[in-house]
Amino acid sequence: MLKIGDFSRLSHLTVKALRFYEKEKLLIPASVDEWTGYRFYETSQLEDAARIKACRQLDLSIDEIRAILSGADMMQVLSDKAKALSEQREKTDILLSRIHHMLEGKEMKYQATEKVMPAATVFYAETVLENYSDIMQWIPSLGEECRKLNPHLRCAEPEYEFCEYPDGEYKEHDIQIRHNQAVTARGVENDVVKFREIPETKVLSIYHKGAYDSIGEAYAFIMKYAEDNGYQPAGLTRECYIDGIWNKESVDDWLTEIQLPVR
Amino acid sequence: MLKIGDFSRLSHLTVKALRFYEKEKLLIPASVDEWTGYRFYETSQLEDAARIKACRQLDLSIDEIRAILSGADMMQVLSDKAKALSEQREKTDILLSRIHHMLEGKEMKYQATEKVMPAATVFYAETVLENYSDIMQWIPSLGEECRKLNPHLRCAEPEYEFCEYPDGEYKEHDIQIRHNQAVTARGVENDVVKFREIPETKVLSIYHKGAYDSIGEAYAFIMKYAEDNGYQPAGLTRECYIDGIWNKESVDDWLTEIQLPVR
DNA sequence: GATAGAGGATCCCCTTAGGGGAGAGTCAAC
DNA sequence: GTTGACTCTCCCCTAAGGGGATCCTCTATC
Repeated sequence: MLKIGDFSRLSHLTVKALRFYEKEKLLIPASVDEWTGYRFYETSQLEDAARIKACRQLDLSIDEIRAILSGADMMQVLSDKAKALSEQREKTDILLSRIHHMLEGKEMKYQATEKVMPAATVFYAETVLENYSDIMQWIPSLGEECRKLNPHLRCAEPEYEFCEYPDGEYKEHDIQIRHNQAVTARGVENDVVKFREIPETKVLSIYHKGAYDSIGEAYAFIMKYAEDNGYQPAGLTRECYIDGIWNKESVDDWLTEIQLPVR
Repeated sequence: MLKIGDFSRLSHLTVKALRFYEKEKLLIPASVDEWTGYRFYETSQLEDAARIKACRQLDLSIDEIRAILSGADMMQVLSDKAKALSEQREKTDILLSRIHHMLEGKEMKYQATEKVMPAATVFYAETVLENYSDIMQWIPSLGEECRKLNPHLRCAEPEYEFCEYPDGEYKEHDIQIRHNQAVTARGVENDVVKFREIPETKVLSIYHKGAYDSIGEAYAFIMKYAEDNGYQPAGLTRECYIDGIWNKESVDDWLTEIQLPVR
């Protein structure tokens, strides 16, 4: 009959752990003094202690160990655990690749995040603009057009409004542009404003601060980031204008989100 | 000015997380209504939110993110994180290798654990025995011999007593055996009983239950286990007799610990 | 027999990054 | 005025024990 301290030294488990295992009904002392509450263990319990310790060293949880001791299929538990560990290893590898990407990139100007944009119904319009600065005249006109056609149509909450550049190539002039805005339902179309559904989309997102003329850096960054981290581009990049000339005096305060759909 | 729910939808952070980040002083709302307690955010804070979210997706802790936002060297933080992740990956790999070893081994009869035995002073004696069953006559005689030489010498607490087989090969007869027992100090020697110091030793430990004639399986297991998991044997295997003929009637209750020193 | 020190007991708080829910107050629309 | 959607604060929960406070028990020594 060993007191808890002796059993602790022999089993190489801390006293705290032994008391915890009793509470969890993993390893019950052979006897407990009714008056003093002292726990007493038998040497034969060292075997159980070793089994528990071995399981903990395999990083099995208390619940898993309890299941095993209750006769669950150890092989099953272990192969489940192996699967979980493999998944964890993959995640760690992905994180490492991202961090190394950032460490090599040197510039922390942009930070990519992954998010999922919900499916939506949008009204959209396309045109070809002489140059970028015409965008902010064009977009408000679309809203009016749409409201004229569909007076009762509402924008979706939260607002989601973005531009795409179907050209695929960068141009300084004659820019083909498509503007999209999420709404609550389809409505009447005409030859300017049409409707379509966009599906739920996983995107890489970065925020670009400042004037639009340096937005190319942001594109460069996000494309390289995607490539380095094993993302497959899956659609046209979306630009969301958050702060701009309409609400910020200083060009340095303009804020644009760039979303790259990925798989 | 966005209410917390709107900001949550735009930033893709939960309301709970936003409140938590305020408590942690990571992301303070641009203003808080003095009377209602409502938090109000500005669109420009989406950028901060995205930065925080990006950091969390790199699995950086709140403390690390706060350090970065306070101007700490992001590169340093990231390379520390990369180091930690690499270490974690190694640990995961080790666990996976152990689990696969167990899954392939099929038999769960033995469970290896790693532990560290403290340094100790031992008295020891060697002899050659006709066969294994003579051990239990021989060992008690050593204790008497030692007490005769050193009446005041005490055994170390916890008791640590083990046998080694310096032969290195398995024999059925003419077994060379060395018995060691940890004591509190050196004492007088004679030609039977001598003293020496043993250093702190990392060992792999398994428990063998039952008669000694099947102990070979335990040895086989522990050696294969060590080999499969990249341990280097670093000394003679130690046998600790925990339960045996002296206190257990049934041979099935005998319990022996086998310790393999490893690097 | 008294006492000191070691070791045992229980109980409470702490760790991460928020999640879940209760109860109460606020805001906008109908 | 009411209803329903939001929002607030406050409390408890996670896994596996660690750290510490306070009180009790055992053993050795004087």
